[in-house]
This record gives sequence, structure tokens and C-alpha cells, in this order.
Amino acid sequence: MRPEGFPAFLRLKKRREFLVVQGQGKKIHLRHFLVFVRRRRRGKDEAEAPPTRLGITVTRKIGKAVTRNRIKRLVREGFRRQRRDFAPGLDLVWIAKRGAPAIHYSDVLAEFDALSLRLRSGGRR
RNA sequence: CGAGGAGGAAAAGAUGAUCGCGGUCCGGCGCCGGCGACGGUGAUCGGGUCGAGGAAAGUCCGGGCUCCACAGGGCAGGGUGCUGGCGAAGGCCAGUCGGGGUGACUCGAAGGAAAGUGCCACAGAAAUACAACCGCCCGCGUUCGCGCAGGUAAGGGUGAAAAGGUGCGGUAAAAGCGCACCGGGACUCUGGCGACAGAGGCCGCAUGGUAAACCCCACCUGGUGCAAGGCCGAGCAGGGACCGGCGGCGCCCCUUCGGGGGUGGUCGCAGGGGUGGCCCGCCCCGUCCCGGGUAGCGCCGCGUAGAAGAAUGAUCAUCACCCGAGGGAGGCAACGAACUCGGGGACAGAACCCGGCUUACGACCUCUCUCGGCCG
RNA sequence: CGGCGCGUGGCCAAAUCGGAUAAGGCACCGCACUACGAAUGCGGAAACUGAAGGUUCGAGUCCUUCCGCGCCGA
Repeated sequence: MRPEGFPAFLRLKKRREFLVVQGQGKKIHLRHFLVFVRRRRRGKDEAEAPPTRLGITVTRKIGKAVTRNRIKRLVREGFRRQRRDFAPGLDLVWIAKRGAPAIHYSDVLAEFDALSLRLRSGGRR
């Protein structure tokens, strides 16, 4: 697999998967997003942890179709670039908050930095 | 130079680099089936190729397509409404009339109010019919305050709207009572396919407004919407029909205890099916029919962009473009080229397809026209 | 995708067939009562009816377009 690719098996696609992560995962508030994080279960015969997957939710309350698409693209781009720095075996669900339409790509990168920082400090306990 | 009007074309400014995304084709890889050739499949990898708009938006009209209903006609309901042409369309083109604008131009649901019904608050005497409150005038009476009988609609007052308007004549005061102009009406002629326009003489001319109130007239009109509609369908549960080959065992019912009847639970033989050219062999088995129909990375519908967490993005560089400030070549002047710095690029994302409309929108190009300012 | 409904002070809301200067309650402000508050009484402010046009003498009400909500069906 290409190091910065984003093939389909790295995405959450079914509504059921989203509900599981949102119901059982840990809730982390960032500046423009609400992120749910849940550790994936490891299969019996799998040697290493499964890769970290991403799902994005932007409701119609956030904006019109153009802005919703733009937010999802930016988050996907950030995940694609930062994926190597993340611990494997997680499911992430990003839900856009009200301020999200105004963000730029650099803001998304900052959000990812903040998220990984929170995950590291929280995971030590 | 500025401000504007109309028509058209084109719309992430262009190119490159790096990292990416969706469809499809080819190849690799994984999985499944097969002895195999090979076939199927995948959320996987590589390569080729294609990959948003003029409005993709709103869903205001219409068509294709879909299923349901349906002889024809009519009623009800809904829609449209100046004229002519085209069209499937509430659209387009050309014109007429009316409103707006100095103008180029632009906007208009613009049929009918002597078919009928309703409504017209407040004010006012009176709001569609019996017009007369203050007035004005004549006559009679008078206690000189006014009263009665009549004429009148000019003036005052109310109102959005008050029985055509203005002027002159006229009169007791007045009045289309008479005349001129304006307005109106039907008529004739002329031009035009027509909406309508123009002209002419005629009629002194009471006959509101509202139909985006009910309505009348003319024309159009069946409903449904791709979550339409069709197909596959694990599992679970259901309905009906047929023959139940023979025998053993089991189970159930009846019994005069001899037996009789029922039963696809099971075994054997027979039978049927599959594999195969055929036999042996091996494997499977009550048969047939029917409806509903869930799960599904389901399939088709579905496209030379095209899915069902829904693709066309991010970063950088260079070059154009526009705006502002500085600058000042050039020019008699109004004006203003090169260059430097700073800033900017809208509205918006296909979801069955197509045509029209409406709404949103930065800059640029082209054609044509109007108004204004300054200079010579 | 299709259909239906609703937008009136900060909040909840009324307004008959088109005829107002657009009710009422909660909340708010002031005064009175009280030692202070609550409650009560009196008084007051706050709206151009989602936006823009149109019809009408007159529009919250009728019509058109747009904006924002909500509901229903498949």
C-alpha cells in the first residue's frame, strides 16, 4: 500500500460502524470537530493490529453541499498525510462543528496535532 | 473619462511538479470452483483512459420512461388568459395597449363589471339609487328669530371614489340648457391576418370600484413518480394438490383379543435424479404447485462523468488578469504606458434523463446603443 | 423525490369575509406596600407582522418570487 494513499478499507462506510464508534468510543472535543475514538478488535490469527480507519460526518446544519464536501476533503487530506504518525488499530469518527466551514487546510493539520497529543497523554493512564 | 441599457460567447485564470480520489479497460496478487485449460470474484496493487455546472440550485412548468386506471362524451376539481406565429410546456420571437425612466430601454396574471351575486370600514345627507346636510333662488306666511311649499346641484363640507372636466354664454338661482376644447359612446370609412391605430361626421352623454371576491366566457387537463418499477433471495415460518410400489420395525386409534385401520418416523428392495458417449461405480431423493417476502459491501433500471458514507482534492512554483497606492514615458490639454509594493478571483457540487422558467453570481471578451463630465 | 403547513415584541401567542393606532399572558423597567424580599396593586417601554415586489381606496390577511423552520408519504 502506498504510504499516503487512502484506499477504501481505511474508511468507515456503514451506518452500523459509525454508530458503534459513536456509542462506545471516547469523545474528544477539538476546536472545530468532535472526534470519537475507539480501539479496533484484533482478529485471532492477525499478527499485528489492523490499520486505523476514518469516518467523517458533516450534517446539513453545517452548510450547503459545497462547504460540506470541502470539509470532508480537507479532513481526508489531513488524515492521509498524518496517518503514519498515528497508532494503528483505531477507528476515528470526525463530526464537524459549527465553525468548521471557515477552516483551511492548516487548521485541519493543527487539529490532527492536537488530537494525537490528547491520545498520547490519555493513553498512559 | 465616468455611469448605464441590450444581445452573445465563455466560466475552479493558465502551465508545471509532488501526494491523492471515483468509474472503466489491461495486467499482477489474494480468495472460490475445476485434474487442467480456464472461469468467477475482491473494500488489493501497477499502468492506460475518462471524470461537474451555467446555473449541476429552487422544484415553478413540460416531455421521455414507469406502474395503476381507462369505450366515447359530460360534470366536478385544477390550470392558463392582449394579438399573431412556433412549441410538449405557465416558454420563446414579433407586435398592440398601459405603467416607469432625461434616454438607450424596461416592466405588466393586460378576457368579461349593461349575465348574476357579494363587498365598499370610518367619515358623509347620500356609496348604486328615492341624492340634498350647509347653501343659493323664487313664492307665501311671519311674533323679523324664522317657518312652509317648490326650483337647483354652481359653491362649502366628507371620502380612495359623489352622476364627465375647463372656459364662455345663459338664468331668479342653476343645470350639456347652448357653444368651444378635452374626455366618453356607438357608427362609417381607411390601414393592419389580428390586438389595435388614424380620420370623419353623429350622440349632450347618469348609468362607480372590486373578478390576485364568488363567478361568466374561451382553451388546456387521468393519477403516479427511479425509494417509479422489475429481478435474485440465505434463514424462519405458511397454504394447497397428488400418488401414497412392496415388505420389516416403530408410533397412534378401534377391537368380539383372532385382528382391522391409520401413519413419509425409519430400514431394505424397487423407482427417480445427477455425473458420464454407454456399462459398472459413486452421490442425492417423497413429488408437484402457490403466495408473502426480510437480511443482503444484492442485481437491473443507470448513461462515452456517475455513486450509495456518496469521486474530481491538497501543497508549492512560475506566468497572465483585475483593484488600490506610488510612479510618471507620452500628450496643447483632459488623460495616462512601463515599473514597484499591497490585495483579490464569485455563485456554487451531477444522483433517472432531457427541454424551458426562476433565483444566486467576481472578473473578463465581443457587438450595439444612451446619458453625463472634462479637455482641445 | 414528491406533497402539506407555519413564520406577529426577549418567550408563548390573538386578530370573523381585507376595514385598529396590531389584543392578552410570561419576562423586563419604574412607583406603591414592606425592616428587606416574595406576592399583590398601579403605571410604562418594547412589533411595522421572515424579505422584496404586486393587486386594492386600504394588506398581518389576497397574489408572485425568495429566505428560514416543521411535518407527512414512498
